[in-house]
Amino acid sequence: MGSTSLEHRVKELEKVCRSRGFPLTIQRRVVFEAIVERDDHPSADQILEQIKERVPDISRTTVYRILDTFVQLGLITKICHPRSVARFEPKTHQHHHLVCMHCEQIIDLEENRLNGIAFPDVSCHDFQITDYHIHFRGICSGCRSKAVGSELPP
Amino acid sequence: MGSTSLEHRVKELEKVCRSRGFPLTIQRRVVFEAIVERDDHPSADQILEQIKERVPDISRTTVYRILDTFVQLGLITKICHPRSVARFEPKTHQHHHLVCMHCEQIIDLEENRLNGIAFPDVSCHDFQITDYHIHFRGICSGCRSKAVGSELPP
DNA sequence: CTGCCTGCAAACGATTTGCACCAGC
DNA sequence: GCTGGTGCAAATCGTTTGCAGGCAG
Repeated sequence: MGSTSLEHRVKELEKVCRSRGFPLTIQRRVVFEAIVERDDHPSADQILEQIKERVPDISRTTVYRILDTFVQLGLITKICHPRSVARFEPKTHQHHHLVCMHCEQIIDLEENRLNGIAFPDVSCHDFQITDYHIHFRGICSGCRSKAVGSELPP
Repeated sequence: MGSTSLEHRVKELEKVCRSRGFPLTIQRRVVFEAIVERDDHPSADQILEQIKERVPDISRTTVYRILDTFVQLGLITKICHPRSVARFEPKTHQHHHLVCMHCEQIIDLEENRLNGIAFPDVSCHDFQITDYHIHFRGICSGCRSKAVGSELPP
């Protein structure tokens, strides 16, 4: 892993922007590199903090706008769950998540066995399923070790 | 279904409140009945609209606070996903969701086959899984029929 | 050149908070 | 009666929008 993957993803950004007629600005490139570089699920503000060193004049608005554009382009995914702000992740292939119910941390889970589940029969809803994603809820190691046992009903 | 189930759920509310020392106020009872009565996934404001007829003086703040309390008590679940406000559902047993990527509609999916998936081995993350929930993304019948085909990258 | 993109500041909408009053137990 | 709940209004916070100037193609 490392720069090879990063370069590859940046090439993808260039290709997608060009083919869709989206100008490839400095800001878009920097935001993209920032999110691809990390392996967690940063919020818009975390991305902003991360790139401020490189592009001090970038505005928070621009980061929000760019992330939104990337989601529309299918380059990144937006994740949202209760008690936390929107977060983004660079992965677009199928994978799943472990979500800590205490600290809201999200951990990626890559397990092929989980990718082969047959779509349920939803003909009665006339709904067309495209893909799926499993949310495993639980408690992460950090929160478990400092758990006091005064929350979380069964 | 019907009033029997409703009464049963209200009994559950009474029991839980009593056992945890939470006063059972009129407002809590009305909000709870409102959410149990419907079979969709209302937002806080939709609940407010629904109960304003019965309790005209109830404040929006109270509805938010009560819904939050119910979530903590494990009586309801909070659902959140990109591009929409927080929504709540009265079901607490395991089930899954069909989520329309266009209109953000959420449809419940009850299929036992999906409830027996073995938890993945997450020992390397030292994460303790409690339960899981599958998100099937796709397009609902309404949005599909009026689809124009200018969105949604592959 | 020309149009989309960016930065700024202000608007926005959902949710939260401080405080005085009121209701369950 | 005491404790926590409620209603109101104002604050907060993430996010979006309007507009003037700037840069990629």
